[in-house]
Amino acid sequence: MKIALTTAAPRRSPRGRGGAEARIVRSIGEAIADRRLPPGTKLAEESLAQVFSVSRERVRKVLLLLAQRQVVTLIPNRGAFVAKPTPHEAREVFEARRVIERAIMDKLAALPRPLPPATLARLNEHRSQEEAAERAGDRKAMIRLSGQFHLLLAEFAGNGTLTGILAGLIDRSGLAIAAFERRSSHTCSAEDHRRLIDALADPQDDTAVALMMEHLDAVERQLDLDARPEPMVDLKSVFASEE
Amino acid sequence: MKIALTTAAPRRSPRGRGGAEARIVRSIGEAIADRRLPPGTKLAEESLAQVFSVSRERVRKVLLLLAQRQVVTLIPNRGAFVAKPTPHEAREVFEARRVIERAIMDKLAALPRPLPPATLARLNEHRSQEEAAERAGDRKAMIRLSGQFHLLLAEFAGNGTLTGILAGLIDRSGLAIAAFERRSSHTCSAEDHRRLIDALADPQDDTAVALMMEHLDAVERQLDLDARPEPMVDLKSVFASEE
DNA sequence: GGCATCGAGATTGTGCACAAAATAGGATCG
DNA sequence: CGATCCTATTTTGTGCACAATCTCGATGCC
Repeated sequence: MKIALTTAAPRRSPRGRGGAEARIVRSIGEAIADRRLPPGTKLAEESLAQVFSVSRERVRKVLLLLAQRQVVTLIPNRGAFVAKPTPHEAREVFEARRVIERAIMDKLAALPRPLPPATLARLNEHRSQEEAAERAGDRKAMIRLSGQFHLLLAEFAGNGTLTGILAGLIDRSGLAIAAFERRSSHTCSAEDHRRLIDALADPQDDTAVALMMEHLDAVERQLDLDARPEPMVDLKSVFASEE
Repeated sequence: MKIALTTAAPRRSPRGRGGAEARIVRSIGEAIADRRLPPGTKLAEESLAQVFSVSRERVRKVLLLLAQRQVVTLIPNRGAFVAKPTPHEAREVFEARRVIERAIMDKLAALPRPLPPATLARLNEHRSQEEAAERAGDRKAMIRLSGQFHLLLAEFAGNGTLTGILAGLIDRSGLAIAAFERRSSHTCSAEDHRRLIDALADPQDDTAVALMMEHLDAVERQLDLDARPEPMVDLKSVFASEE
């Protein structure tokens, strides 16, 4: 038995109208990102199918995709759950973000200054949106815009692969924040973002990299990542693989 | 209609005996990595199903997983193909690798020296394997071991998230190499790896980071990434999304 | 001879039905 | 009263059949 193989190179076609399931991925992804679906939430296939007026198989495919992104956890014969990072995992994700985002800021710093007008305009537009959300006290919008800001910088840096990797890390750090943020202090990151934009816009200013590292540290410090053991482990799951 | 939501936190259970399809993913992944399935190869569902004695749906799921890793490209209504990176994409992947692997080498450099005996032993074992493959002229083994080496260093660095990201990038750079390597010169990277191991093993030596950057540059330089336009674009695909 | 059109065959996409497993509730027994 | 076992119901997993789409060769026309 041989696999039929053709070495002709097919070109990619971006959307074959499979947009319907991309819509669901986005929809669920956003719901998780802005905490409407907190970590640990069970995502029953049938319920989701009805919500989105779509067949269960479609939902199943979407969940598989989200599981691949580590946004949901698939447990065999038990279903899909919004991922709940461990403290260890959360620390790793933030370290990974520092690695990627330092590189991105380095690339931005290496760009000819001043930055193109279109870029500056986009940054200022974002600043306005964040300020508006802040004034309106729109928490969901703030969370969404905060993630978008980092992605925006990644796009300006011009490496789509790095941007894609960062997108995944941002999703996961959002999960970590949802799982571990302290009740108290929520120093809004909009102020940090403002300062970053200022540093990028000023051709004389080369503190952007340092500001970003500080910003990421600040966000991580707001988390309560003390490694206290889980309260109540599920004994059945623990011994599931034994007799 | 409301989504049933339970905020109880389920624990992860690693394998629910879904190992059968992980096997197929690994099998196809390896076949792609060592060039038995070159970029552009069509992966027909039915053929694969027969090869692995499994139902077509299973294969379909596996292909979806591999597509998510950017190892295969899924074209609607046309099927799955081994991914063929563009020169631009290839450059991005190598840049991303430099970013991640510089961070990994920095972490290794920050480790207390000398490295733990177990670590050194594992590195030396790997060195032997690469040398054996080199002497035997076993090209497949050399490719596989070469990738494993970088992953090994990532594991020693101790950030599983970064390791996972790097694993994906290594797969994709393997694809890029398969697509763009020059017919001529193939300076084997085993020598570079040897030097890296020496640098890591010697507590006085702090050149490992630089060696790694040089090594990655050398690998990329072996590629022919001149941006000549594709010979023959598929017009139907280009205009697929229009009326 | 070249090019467009059409149709047969093959390949991918999708919903459905049934099987397997887990969860929840209740009954029984110690 | 509490624990355990058993059963009913819900939920997930999988194969199958059919529909939609594409490929490619043949045919006919210019």
